[in-house]
Amino acid sequence: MSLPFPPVAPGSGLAEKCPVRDVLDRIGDRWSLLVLLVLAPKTLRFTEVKRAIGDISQRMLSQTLRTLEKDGYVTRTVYPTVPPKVEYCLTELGGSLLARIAPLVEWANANHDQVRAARDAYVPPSSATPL
Amino acid sequence: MSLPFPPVAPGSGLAEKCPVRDVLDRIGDRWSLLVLLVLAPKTLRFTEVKRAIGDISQRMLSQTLRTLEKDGYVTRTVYPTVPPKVEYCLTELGGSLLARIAPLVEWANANHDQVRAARDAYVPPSSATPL
DNA sequence: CAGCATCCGGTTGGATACTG
DNA sequence: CAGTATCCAACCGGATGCTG
Repeated sequence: MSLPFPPVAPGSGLAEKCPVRDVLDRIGDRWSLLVLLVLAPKTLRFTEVKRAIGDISQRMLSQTLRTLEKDGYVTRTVYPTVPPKVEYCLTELGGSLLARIAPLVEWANANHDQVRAARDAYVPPSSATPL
Repeated sequence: MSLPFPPVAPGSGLAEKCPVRDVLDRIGDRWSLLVLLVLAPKTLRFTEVKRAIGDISQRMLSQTLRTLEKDGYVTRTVYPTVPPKVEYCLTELGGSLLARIAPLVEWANANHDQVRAARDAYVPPSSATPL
């Protein structure tokens, strides 16, 4: 087994201030990554993002976009027209984050079958070897 | 703005069968990534993993390791000794996944400050410009 | 040592209804 | 169109106590 990794901070309680955790806690929710992905090709309006994802509720999209904006991953531009028009666009920060996630996405696409196979093949420990 | 990304699957309802989501749903929880990280350098016993992380409960560690094992990211080896001894080790699949996460970890470490700064500088929309 | 079972509070996120 | 507010169910995860 290779160990493609620098040592994690030694000692105890590394979860709290760990930057990866802080980033992943946001990106790792149900929708953030997906929103970043659909925004990657081009700037989109609220409804366009919603349509692109399909099964996200208005509430969660709004909330997710707000958080992404807050963390500096997307910009929110309001045009004072009627009806209102709001555009969301990846920032450089968001783009650079997404670039690091790209390999992960490719990996997931390539290895998803293997993971699913592992899940299917899995037998829980101590089945008590019944009959 | 650059767009360092292939287009996401068009149409609707892409969340369900999206491999990235399926992978991230596991890795994105509170502990999975951390466990993978501490296992990266070397095989560890249950208690060693627990100590390495510090503030994970026995319940969550057990549960997390089980899921990681089920997905094929770690192996679980039981030595029929007394007291019992169980070792956890990254599989190749887990190692390759971790390799794709490495850039993300580095990014997080490098840009954490910027994200935090963005959060602090953020002002919610329509503050109603009070006084 | 390495867990599992139970309880139980906080958070996540969906459905719905309403607003500028 | 682009949200906000409210309600509510499901799930996550911590604390504790008990086993082989």
